Amino acid sequence: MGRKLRFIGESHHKVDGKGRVSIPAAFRRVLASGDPDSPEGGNPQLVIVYGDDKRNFLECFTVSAIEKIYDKIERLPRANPRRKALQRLYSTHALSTSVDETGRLVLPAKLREKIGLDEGAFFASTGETFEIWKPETYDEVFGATPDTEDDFDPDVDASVYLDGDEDI
Amino acid sequence: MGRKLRFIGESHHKVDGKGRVSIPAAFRRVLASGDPDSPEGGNPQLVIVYGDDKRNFLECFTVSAIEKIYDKIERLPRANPRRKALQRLYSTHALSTSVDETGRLVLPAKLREKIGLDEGAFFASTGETFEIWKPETYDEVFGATPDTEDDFDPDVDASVYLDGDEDI
DNA sequence: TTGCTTCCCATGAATTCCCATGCCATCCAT
DNA sequence: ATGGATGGCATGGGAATTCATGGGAAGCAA
Repeated sequence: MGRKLRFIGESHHKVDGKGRVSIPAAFRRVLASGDPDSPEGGNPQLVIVYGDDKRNFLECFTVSAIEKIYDKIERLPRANPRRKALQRLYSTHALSTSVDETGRLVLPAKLREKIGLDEGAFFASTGETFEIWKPETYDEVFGATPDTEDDFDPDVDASVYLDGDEDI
Repeated sequence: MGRKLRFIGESHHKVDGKGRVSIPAAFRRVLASGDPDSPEGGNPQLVIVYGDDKRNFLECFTVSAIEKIYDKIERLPRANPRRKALQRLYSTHALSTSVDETGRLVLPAKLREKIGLDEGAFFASTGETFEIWKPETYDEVFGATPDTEDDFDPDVDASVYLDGDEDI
C-alpha cells in the first residue's frame, strides 16, 4: 500500500441552499486513502474542526490524521490544561461526518454561519489537512501583506525558508 | 535502484488547445525513477508548484523530491509563520498530477494564464527540479543582464562559483 | 403542517482516455 | 554507402468518463 497521500492544491466551489459543497475530486481520493474503513469507493469519513471564535475557517482531517492527533492528546496527563484545551479544539469543536454519494460535504447551518459562508467556498490544502474558507475572508487574511514579524518576511519567496539548518 | 537521477537539459515544446505539453523524454525517465509507486512504465506522478504572483514559472518536482520537502515542513511547529508560508507555496499553490499515456502533461487553464503560456513552453532543468516557462519570459529574465547584485556577477562564467568555500 | 435533512436522479461542461499521424535518428541488409 | 525498415518521440482529434451542480421526492422532527 502506497505512502501517505497529502492534500495538494486549491479550488473554489459553490455552496447551495442546502449547505452542500463539492469536495475537490483530488481531495476525495486523499480522504478515501486516509480512511482505513472506507469500503473501496464507499463514502470516506472525515473530521471537520471548526474551533472557537478565533478561527474563521474549517479544518478538515482524514481519519488517520485525526487519530494521530487524538493519540498524542491522550498521552498527556489528564489534568494538564493543554490537554483540556486540545480536547476542546479537536473533539468538542469538531464534527465527524462523511462524503456523500456525489462527492459532496454537507455543512450544517451552524458551521456556515460561523465562518460566514454563503455563495461559495474556497478550499486550500496544507498537506496534512485542507481548509474551507469564505473566499473574502481568505483574501483578507492572505491577500494583503500581513504585519511583518521579526524573522519572517512575507514578501520573499517562501522557498528560502527551506534552507537554513540541516540537510534537505 | 541506482542513485538519484537528475534533470539535465532544456527544450521547447508546443502547448495545444487542451493545455497538453509533451515532457522532454529524458525528464520522463527522471520522473519515473523518482516515483516509488510508478508501476514500471506506468505514468509517474509529479507535483507542479506555481506559487503566488511573485513567481512567473512552474516548478516541477518528482514524488520523492517533494516528499522530502513535506517532511521538512512537517517537522516545523504548526504555528510557525515559516511553516505556514511553506505550506502555502508547496501545498496550496501547487498541483499534483501525472504524466499521461503519451508522455504529456496537462496544464489547466489557470496555470497557463498565470505564467502567460500560449503557443509554446520552455523547459529548463535545475537538477532536482525542472521549470516550465513562457519562452519570452525566460528570455527576459535570463537574456538581458540582470541588475548586478553585490557578490554576483552575471557576466562571468558561472563555473567560477564552484570554487570558494567548502567541498562540492 | 413547516422546516430540515437524506437520498436519488439529471445534465452540461471539463477532463481523461484512446487511437492516429508525421518526423527523425538509428539499425540492417543488400 | 544506400534504401528501407524500426522504434522512440512530439502532436492532433474525437470519444468516453468524471465532475460540479441543480432539483425533487422521501423521511424526520418540532
